[in-house]
Amino acid sequence: MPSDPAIHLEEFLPYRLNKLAAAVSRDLSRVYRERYGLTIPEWRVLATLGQFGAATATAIGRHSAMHKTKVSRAVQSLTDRRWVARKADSHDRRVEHLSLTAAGRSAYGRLAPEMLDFEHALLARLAAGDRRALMRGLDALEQAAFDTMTRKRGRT
Amino acid sequence: MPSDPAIHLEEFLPYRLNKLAAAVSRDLSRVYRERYGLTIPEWRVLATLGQFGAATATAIGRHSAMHKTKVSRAVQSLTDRRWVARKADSHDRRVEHLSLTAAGRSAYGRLAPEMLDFEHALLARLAAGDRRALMRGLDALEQAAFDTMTRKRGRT
DNA sequence: AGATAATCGTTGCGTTTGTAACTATCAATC
DNA sequence: GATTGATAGTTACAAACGCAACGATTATCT
Repeated sequence: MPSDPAIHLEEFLPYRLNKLAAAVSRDLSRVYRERYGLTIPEWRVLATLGQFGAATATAIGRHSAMHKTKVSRAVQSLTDRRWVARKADSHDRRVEHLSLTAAGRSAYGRLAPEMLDFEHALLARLAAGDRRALMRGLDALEQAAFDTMTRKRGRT
Repeated sequence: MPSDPAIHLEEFLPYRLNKLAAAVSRDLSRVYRERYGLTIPEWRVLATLGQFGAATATAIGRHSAMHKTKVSRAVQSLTDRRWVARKADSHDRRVEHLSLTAAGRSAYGRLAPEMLDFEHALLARLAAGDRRALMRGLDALEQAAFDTMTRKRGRT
């Protein structure tokens, strides 16, 4: 006897997003964890640098929605691995510019296609119309969610 | 100089899902954290029991995609609070049936509408067509994701 | 200029998490 | 009906996490 007609979790948006994100992330992480021993934060740093070529730690954190200590530790372990290099900023000595080394680029070059394959395989299981609907819905939701938040508290 | 045309994270599905889920969860959790001091796992257990009236710990874990130790600890703290009661199964003494106490139902009765308000406020920021697209896309993605996974490894 | 505030990144520390091991119980097999 | 294997739930331990405080540097304000 449910206490109320209250919340039906399988239709409740936050619940659905969480479950989907967790499931997809978990399956995806198997690839880079088993093959390269990367953690999730490490993969995210690698992916961000792979896309942008170079970035500061705070920029990576802002872009990938990770806490700055998480970024700091992931960067530390990636520099230990010689996949990421630090370079000082000439104008602001607080800032460090991060970028991939040759080894880092090579690892990224091997990993990225596998990640994309995973995504494509997942999306290929949707009908074309459903896929379009998903993209349209996510675009709109991102707009709504991140707008709301910037309004409420200055930054994302 | 990006190493490759590789992955554009802002269009990469796992990345988008994670960022959205984290943002929505974080904003939502403010409500029950500030007002009742509930953690995320505690809220999830409460919500599951609120919807189903009663359930075992493993059922809660399976349904809400939480690790069983997480469930165990959340249940422990909710029983300490006298919001959740344990009852032995008559046929299988390994199993415990969990349900909300009167206090638990009352708390859930106050919280659930606020959670739904939050969801509605968020969705109200989408155009009707975008909202429909989102629902259609999520339905399809859930089907694809959870089908794939059950196929690969027996259970969700 | 000097004081105050803000920013970048790291680290100390308590909390939360998941893995693995464990207890207790039930199911299946021989 | 004893043994082996599976399942429900808890717990010990180590890893991962985030908050808060920090040192170093730059920006702002008077």
